[in-house]
Amino acid sequence: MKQKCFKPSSHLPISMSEYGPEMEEEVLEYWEERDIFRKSLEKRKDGKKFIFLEGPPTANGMPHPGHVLTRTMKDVVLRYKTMKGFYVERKAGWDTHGLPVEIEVEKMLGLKNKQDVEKYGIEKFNEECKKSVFRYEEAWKKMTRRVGFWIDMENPYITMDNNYIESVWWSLKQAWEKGLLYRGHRVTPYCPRCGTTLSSHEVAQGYKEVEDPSIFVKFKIKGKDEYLLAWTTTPWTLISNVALAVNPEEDYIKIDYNGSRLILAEKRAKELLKKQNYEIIEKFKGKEIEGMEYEPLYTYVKPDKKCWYVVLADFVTMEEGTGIVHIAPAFGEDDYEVGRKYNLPVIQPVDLRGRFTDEVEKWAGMFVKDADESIIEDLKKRELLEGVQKYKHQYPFCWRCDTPLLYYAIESWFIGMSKLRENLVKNNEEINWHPEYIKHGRFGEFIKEARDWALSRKRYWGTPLPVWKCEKCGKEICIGSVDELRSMAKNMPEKLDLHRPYVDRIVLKCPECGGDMHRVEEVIDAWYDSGSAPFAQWHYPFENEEKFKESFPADFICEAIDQTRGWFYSLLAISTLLFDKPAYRNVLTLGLILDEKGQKMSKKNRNYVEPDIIFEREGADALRWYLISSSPPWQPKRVYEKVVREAYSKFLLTMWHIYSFYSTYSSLDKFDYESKKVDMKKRQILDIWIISKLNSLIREVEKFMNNFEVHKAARLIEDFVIKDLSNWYIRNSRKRFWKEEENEDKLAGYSTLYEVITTLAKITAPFVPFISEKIFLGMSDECESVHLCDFPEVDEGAINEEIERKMEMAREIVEEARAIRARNNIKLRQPLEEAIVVGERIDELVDILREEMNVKKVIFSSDADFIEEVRKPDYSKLGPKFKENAGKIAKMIEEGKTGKVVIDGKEYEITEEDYVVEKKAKEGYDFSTFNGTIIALKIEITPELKQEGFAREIVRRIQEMRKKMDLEMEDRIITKIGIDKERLGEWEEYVMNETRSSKIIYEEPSNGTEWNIEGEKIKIEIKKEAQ
RNA sequence: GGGCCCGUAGCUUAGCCAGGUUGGAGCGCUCGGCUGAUAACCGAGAGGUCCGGAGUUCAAAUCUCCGCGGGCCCA
Repeated sequence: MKQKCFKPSSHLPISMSEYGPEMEEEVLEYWEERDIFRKSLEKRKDGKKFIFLEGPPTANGMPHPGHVLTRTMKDVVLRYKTMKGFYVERKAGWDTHGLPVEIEVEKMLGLKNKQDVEKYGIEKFNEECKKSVFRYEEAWKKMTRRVGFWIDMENPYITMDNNYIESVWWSLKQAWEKGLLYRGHRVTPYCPRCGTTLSSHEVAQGYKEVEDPSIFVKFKIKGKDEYLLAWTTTPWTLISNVALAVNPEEDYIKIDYNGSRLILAEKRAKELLKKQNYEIIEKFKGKEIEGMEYEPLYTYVKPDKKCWYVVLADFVTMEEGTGIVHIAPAFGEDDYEVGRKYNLPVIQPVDLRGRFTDEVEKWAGMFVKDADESIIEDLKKRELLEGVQKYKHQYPFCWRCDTPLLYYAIESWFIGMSKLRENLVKNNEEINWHPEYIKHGRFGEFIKEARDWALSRKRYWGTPLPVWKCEKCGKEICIGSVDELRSMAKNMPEKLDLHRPYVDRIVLKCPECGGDMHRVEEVIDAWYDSGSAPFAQWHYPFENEEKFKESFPADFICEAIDQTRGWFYSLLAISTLLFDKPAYRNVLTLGLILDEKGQKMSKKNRNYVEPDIIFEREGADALRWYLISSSPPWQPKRVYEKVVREAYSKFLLTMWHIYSFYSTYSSLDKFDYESKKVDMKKRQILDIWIISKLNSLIREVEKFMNNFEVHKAARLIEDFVIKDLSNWYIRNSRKRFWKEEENEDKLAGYSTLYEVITTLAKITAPFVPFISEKIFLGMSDECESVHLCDFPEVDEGAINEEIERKMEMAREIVEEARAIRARNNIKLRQPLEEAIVVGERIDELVDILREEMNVKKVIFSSDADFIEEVRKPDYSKLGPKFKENAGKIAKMIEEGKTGKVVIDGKEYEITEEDYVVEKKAKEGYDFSTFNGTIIALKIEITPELKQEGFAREIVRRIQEMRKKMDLEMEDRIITKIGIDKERLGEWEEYVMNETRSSKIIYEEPSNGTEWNIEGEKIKIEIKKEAQ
């Protein structure tokens, strides 16, 4: 049976090879066996609530690296908040409706269009959709578990559940009663071949550059021989023309050109009629000709309202055309809006296959785009054409069948969001956006100009729009609950499914005339489903009123940036509509995941990184750490194996080594923290320093986490682990732990390491939950899991900024000293006589300095007689003081001038603050400076020093041999060296101690290793001494 | 086509908001050193048109404008 390492305080020596991704599986099992996630919630039950709202994914596709990112980021924040004492409920959610699901199913069933779907049968089709949305549920659950995201997937909210739908219905009825749910026309991109409208992201896939005819058309002004000159790239829409739009604020002119009188924008005339002769007869603002009537081009369809006159519209630009835009409300969104404003008729002589209807005698049955040429011919014959050009532009095509899309007015249901613009803006002000710039940028701009929400879809798999219409009197009612439905139904089924086609079969009795009411055919936009999550997940208002009230608005949501106009918007829109409040207080938006080359990942491009492969080879912690620490959460991230591997070897392995170092030595010494703990007052400065750094770390991490700057928190942690703890504290403490006897200093070191590592494990727990758990449980039995612990509190009293600063200085001194050695070709192993530090005295660190620089003594001095001084201009002072003469003054300073100087007859004064003094070399010593401190080494090597250096070379070689022979640390050896005894001199005992040699024999070994020490060949042999 | 974000060494990035001497760091590379925790570490070196151009300023990676490239959202 495989041994688990979760026996608290087992103090088993840990070997290096033990750490790896497979260990994470053990941790997962441990969590599950002991139900740690549930316990972490239970423990905080009475704490202050931190409300999280999960953005529901759809499980009809495999999870990809982007989902790993959102799950990681959510988890970091939620684990952190939990450890800070908050009660953080985590209900999962599934988004189950919508066109993408239908398309998947259509593909699977080989259905090509709506006709096919209806032939196949809505009942069967929707059954397939229902199955499809959970096709990859297992894969999602597996990924979620593996990445370590703690969320309750046993009790998720599901947007297709009857209860969920009922809540959505309730909200729609609220809108209905406020008069904000209405029926209108909407111009949408429409594929005449597939017979369906397309959603915006489908349209976006199909833009192509094409060349269309663009024509200049003359519209005769009523009762005059004058013409309005308009421009269009879609001649076929001229059949449906009802108005001409001009920009109210721009200048228009009437000109004499080629014998006819034309009206067009002044700016456009200049552009279009460059180098041509024309005479300006009159000039006026656009708004002055509002209402001017003209003769229609075509009258196939008799309009039911007044039309064919000039209207005003701000969207008319001076960038192309004539500044006069032809308006056909049936075929353009802007056109439609203008039409509504002026109450213009909608002339729609095109059928759903994109062909002209019989009314349009001349082109009846012809596909509209194919009629363009013939219409142009017709206008030419009638002398109404002023010119034809080819025009290159982006035009959308159906991504499925490559047919050019038509913009088409279709009856649709809307929510009147444009009436709520001010409330949206007001509520947005109460949201903290991360990053901040989205609030007033991308998102703020969008809601400021919020359009009415086109809610309905003429589709099958979605929440049915709960509007019933009387076939007799035409009355429409909106149903807001199942009870209400039941009370009015003539044929309520026993088993209820609120989806199509079942709900369509329910007939209501008209409250006005008693006639039969049938449901309208539409379902609603799936974005409305997910935006209803705050209340619908609790089946509010039918149940859980308390639950809803205390969890609204949410404190925190977190999704990728592409949700700006998706979920982030639908949440705010619906909460504004219903409660006039934001649905969330903080939103963290995440950047997208890109591949190694910075390209968006897609299956099509085969640049897809399988999360499973990374989990297996590098592990979830490594992936999490990379995602968290590499860049701000909202920045796009490139993910590939190499960078994750780096996080693994650089950060995680270092953490593990720290743990294993402690574990190895403390278990050898049978150190027990509770009984052998050394009081702070008796510890040495290095211990006080690392404890201080640890507390500073806690303080800073908290600061960043509160602001959702997880990357900054992570980087600080990484710096602490690698730079402070591993590379400085442990490096400088090793010798303390080598001592065989138990002394206070050693125990102080163990005490410190114990405290630092257990605290560190708590700090890292939200970020890398697996390794943190493993380390924590290996050391402490304080909690059953590190995730049940409180996040460490800052001990302000332990923070000693002076010591931190001085240690920083010591480190810099040591680094400089090593650089000095390197350029003088003196090995670090070679002891030197003295180091002189000119600067602040740091006597308390003198032992560390001596050890790290390998010098006999360190002298602090104010007297730097081994250097000379040179002046360098301080440009930051010179600029403001001398302005344009700064350059000249700088040169003077370098030449050594001070005091009063004269430039161009004007007098200036150079003072001490205008330059900095730098130091230069002198004989016998070599030195370096940093921040005004000077560090010098005496580089002369005496014979005594030489001998000591030699002894250390020997020690080093013997140690390497011991290591190669896999000797235990406490094993003793007998050493044979091929040198004279005098070579080691008084250092013999030192060599014996360091290498645990019981004796040294000075004769040429028969076999053994030959070493090259400073060019000399020396043979050494060691043997393990018999016990 | 419009809006927003990003562009710093081969790679990952700090510095940019609040302009100031010679633009830092890690990985990788070369050389040297250290090592009985280490897959690590330390020193030196090579490697930068700070995306390009213009402007503001005594002074621009940093501020402004115009481009280019990438990404997202929208048409």
